[in-house]
Amino acid sequence: MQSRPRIPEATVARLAVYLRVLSSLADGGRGTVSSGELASAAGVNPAGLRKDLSHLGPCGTRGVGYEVATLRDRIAGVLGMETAHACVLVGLGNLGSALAGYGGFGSRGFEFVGLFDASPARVGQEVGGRVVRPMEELDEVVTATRATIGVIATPAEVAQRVCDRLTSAGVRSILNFAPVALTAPAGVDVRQVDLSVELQVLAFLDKQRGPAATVLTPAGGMA
Amino acid sequence: MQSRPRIPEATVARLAVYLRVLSSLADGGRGTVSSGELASAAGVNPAGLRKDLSHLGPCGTRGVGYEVATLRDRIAGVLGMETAHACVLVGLGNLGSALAGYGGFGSRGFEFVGLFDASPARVGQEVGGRVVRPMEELDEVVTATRATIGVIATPAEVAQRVCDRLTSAGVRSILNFAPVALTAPAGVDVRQVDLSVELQVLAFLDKQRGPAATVLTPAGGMA
DNA sequence: AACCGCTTGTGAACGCAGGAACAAAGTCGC
DNA sequence: GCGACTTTGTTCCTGCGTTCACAAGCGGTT
Repeated sequence: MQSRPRIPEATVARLAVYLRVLSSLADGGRGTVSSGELASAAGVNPAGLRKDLSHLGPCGTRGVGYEVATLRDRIAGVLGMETAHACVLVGLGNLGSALAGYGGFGSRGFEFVGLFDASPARVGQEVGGRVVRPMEELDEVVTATRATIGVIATPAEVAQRVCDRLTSAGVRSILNFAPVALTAPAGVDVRQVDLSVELQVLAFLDKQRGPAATVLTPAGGMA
Repeated sequence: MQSRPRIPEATVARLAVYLRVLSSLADGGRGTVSSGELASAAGVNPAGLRKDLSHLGPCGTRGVGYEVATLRDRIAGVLGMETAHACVLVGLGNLGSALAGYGGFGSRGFEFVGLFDASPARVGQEVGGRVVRPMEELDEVVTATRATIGVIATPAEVAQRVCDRLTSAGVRSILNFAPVALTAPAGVDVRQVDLSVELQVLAFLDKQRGPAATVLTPAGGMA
């Protein structure tokens, strides 16, 4: 078996990107794609794409390419997208509200089955078609809905406490937007998304590339 | 010279995390920290932290640790945080509005000097203390403010066009939240943040770890 | 003044990801 | 039916990131 041993995490992340491109192509009525075209649309190297796809067994036809619909379904299966994933979201400030209303989740099989906030002012409000609940109901909802994914969009100060409550309620995967490193028990996966870190990396690269950024186009011959 | 040759991108990302922890420690009145404690707070390996710090020259005292304030300032200098960075944000839907109102940027030297949206309904509205402008003014604002960073929070369909406009206006670093791979001219750095990809990686890890996730709590002690 | 413990900084080995080149295989044209 | 072209799948190799382990240096103590 080639598909079970282990798929590198970097490959999994790219598979999600390929899946999006393939879905788009399938909606456009496209029948087959070559690795070159698919790689171009995904922004990766063609050889790397083929290597990624090789992790899930041969799924292309030599001399022709990949069947769009078949490959899409195959990747979807590997990523576990055939079954919907129940998620709970904690913290409905600006970012949390944006996440609750983001359409990109629902269309990919992720459904927010519970929105929670500690602030009484937010509890009861409707965000993204769902009512915000108080933190007291978190454990109950997680247990009842079998939610396996928790999203933390709270201030940094309370993120660890929220993480503890989520894990003790049975959540096994956490996506954390709060700017703190979370400690979770073994068996729980935590992924960190830090927006300001991304900006700081950009600022560093900009500083390193050219200190004379403002003088970059002295005699601009730009069209 | 040790600081100029090159600092790995992964290290830069972690430096930003260290910086946050150090700022927090400094606010708490802490004088010195050991690599072990700092690594623990940042969620990384102590040896890796020391190696990261070694890229900016010796900055600790053996037998004692690192001087919090000194190290903080040093990292801030390397990351280019002594000077404020002007950013423009395009797309003020749910996510864009959240970004505009996110306090984590301003406190780290990133200022949104322009918010832009193509929708007339959003133009003129105030988000995060700033007025949303029409796309026509993008080039003018970028030129006038010398903005070097552009943030794209638009739908995927128009992201590439927005990217083209930003780069032609002089933006050299782009943070893209739209789920598409952007093509930018050489010399322009593009960083991709894809929220649904993060969720899909979590879902995959969850599926791989334990297929019996729903049967994990056979005798549920529901509250 | 010398010793001891603690912590940094560095050197080396391991593992992994990325890229390029090559062989296998299937299809289209003749 | 046969040959050539196209494209996949694989293999090798190079480079990077990460980790472990050790030597060097500083403070506190006796």
